[in-house]
Amino acid sequence: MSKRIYIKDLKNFVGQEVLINGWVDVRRDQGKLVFIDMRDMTGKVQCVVLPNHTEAIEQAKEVRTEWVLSIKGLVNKRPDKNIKEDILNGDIELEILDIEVLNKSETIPFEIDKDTRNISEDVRLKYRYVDLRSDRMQKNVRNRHKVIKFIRDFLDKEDFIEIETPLLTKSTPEGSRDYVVPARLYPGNFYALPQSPQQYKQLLMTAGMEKYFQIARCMRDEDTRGDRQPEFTQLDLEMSFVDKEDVMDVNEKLMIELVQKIYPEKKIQQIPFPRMTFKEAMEKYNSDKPDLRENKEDPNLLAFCWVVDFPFFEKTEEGSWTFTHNPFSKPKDEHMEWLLNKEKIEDILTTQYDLALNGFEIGGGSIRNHSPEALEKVFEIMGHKMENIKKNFDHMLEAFSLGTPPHGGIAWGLDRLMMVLQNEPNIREVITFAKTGEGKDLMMNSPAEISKEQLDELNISLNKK
RNA sequence: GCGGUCGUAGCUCAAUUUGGUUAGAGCACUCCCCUGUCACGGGAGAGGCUGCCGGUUCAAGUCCGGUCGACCGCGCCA
Repeated sequence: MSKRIYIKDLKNFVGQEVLINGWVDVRRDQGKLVFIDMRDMTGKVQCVVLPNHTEAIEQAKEVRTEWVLSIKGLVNKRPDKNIKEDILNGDIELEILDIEVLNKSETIPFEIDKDTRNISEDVRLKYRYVDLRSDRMQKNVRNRHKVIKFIRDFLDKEDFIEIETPLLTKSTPEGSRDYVVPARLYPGNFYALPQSPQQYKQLLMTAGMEKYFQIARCMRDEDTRGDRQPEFTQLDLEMSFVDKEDVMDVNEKLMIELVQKIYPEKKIQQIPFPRMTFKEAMEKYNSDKPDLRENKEDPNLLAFCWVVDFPFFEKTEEGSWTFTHNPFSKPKDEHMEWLLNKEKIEDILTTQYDLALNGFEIGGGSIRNHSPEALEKVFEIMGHKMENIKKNFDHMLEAFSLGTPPHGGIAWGLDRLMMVLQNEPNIREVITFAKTGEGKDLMMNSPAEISKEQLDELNISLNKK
């Protein structure tokens, strides 16, 4: 097989015989003349069989939409009257000499040349591999790669290193509901999948890594929304020896450069990003993630906004205290005294900073509470008895007593960011294999029952429904 | 867990206010015609358990109850 040429590069091969591989996008059979629009990951091109190639005509009449072909052909300049200015390869076409069918395709379950967002989503999710062939979904996936690549390169230059943290970890009582995994070797015991790498990344600061990041998958067993999935991706980062301004600065710079580099058509409404307190945001916009866009119809307008000075604690329905954002956050310096004395609890503000974009919360972080005494107070206020603190957070308190530097960080919701950048109405459009609102994968048919043998091996017996 | 919207051909939809002949259309699909199309065009054809179960009625896609599923939102989501 000779070397395959990408469709986007065909313009460099005018007058030459080449080989292209791809899918049949559209076929137009005109009897003596057959046109086949071919598509690969780089673009599309019109291929034509001329009447004098009798064998190729027969082959071309056989092929159908979405068949996978390898075509040998001659790259020709189009006659002037047939030039299409506005499309890729509108000035050339491939004269087909020979077609090899690499794979046939049954009629696809829905057409991908129109906006597939108009197709029932359960059908799209069942045949996701077909849906992903559409131009729009290809762009969403490929731009997501570009964004992640940019983030990795940017943070690498800023001396961050990417570190993986465990997926099989431990359930903690606070926070979201955990997905759990039975531990075969320890009947009755379970791992939990991480809701975020929060504790690990803080312990990496104890470990002297100083600047960490991770494109981290997180799992939360809660009901979904248009901007929430059971598993999602965070850009998680943490830095040592920093204050709030340091973390916000590097993230703001990253976000601005990312938009300018990868989305040059987009305009950031205000630089530096405006900041407001939680109190202001609630009073003026009745939201802790205000949409500050001056023109909400403009698809290329990005209005970032930092929200700061959140209350540390709030009352639960039962009347006890719980944290609003993150139990590991440090209170503002001037409120540390209140925390240590457990007084004026409702007035304690945290170092928490959230980043809002066009009305979505796309990031949140804080300076952490690296003093074991102060962290103990947080748990005491929330009513954890000393034994429970010891049991669940002993490793954190111990680490903080063994030389943990002051540190802070942030986590971005990467899916939400991509949703906004790609002008998509929900998060599923930027997640390749998304789940339904009921947490099902319609393509894989998960979740699913497991065999009696598997259950036995895990020492699990099921209650009757 | 709760509320709302929806479910008719492979896909997108129609079948009206008020239950009434054989459930229609566009796209896709199959076959035929077509030498410059590019969402080609023209002709013919096939394709339906109206999500599922039950009820009301002489008669149900249509009304009622239940159920399943998708989406949106609330609760929930450090």
